[in-house]
Amino acid sequence: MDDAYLDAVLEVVAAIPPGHAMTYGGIADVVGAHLGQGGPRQVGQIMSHAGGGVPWWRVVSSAGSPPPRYLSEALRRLAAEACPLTGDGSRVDLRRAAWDPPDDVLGGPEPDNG
DNA sequence: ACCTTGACCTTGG
DNA sequence: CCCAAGGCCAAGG
Repeated sequence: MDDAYLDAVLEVVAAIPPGHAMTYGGIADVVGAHLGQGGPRQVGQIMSHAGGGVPWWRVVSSAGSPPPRYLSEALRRLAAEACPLTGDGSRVDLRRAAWDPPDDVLGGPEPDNG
């Protein structure tokens, strides 16, 4: 686990817009395609260390289910930004919330400060 | 070097 | 989607 991977994951997660969500595999695929390493497990492993610095609630499993540990809190945040949930309201409807990051999210042209 | 743990994914029923 | 079994990748003891 290099810091480059850590930064890349957090970068993508931070790029997820409100009302949308991404899967661990999706993030791992984007970051993996950029650095050529890592997997869905590594993304989750990082997320656990991430903290509140990133919109972790917009990151869900392939089933659209957020971490049971903060399930209640995640659902509240998701509902707060009008994220498309399932009938149960206990999961994210990836059929609508599924979002894919642009190709310039990682090595993209940063707006920088000046 | 071996086993276990972890905010997982895929395949098959 | 749910359950069950196998795979994948990396870190810790």
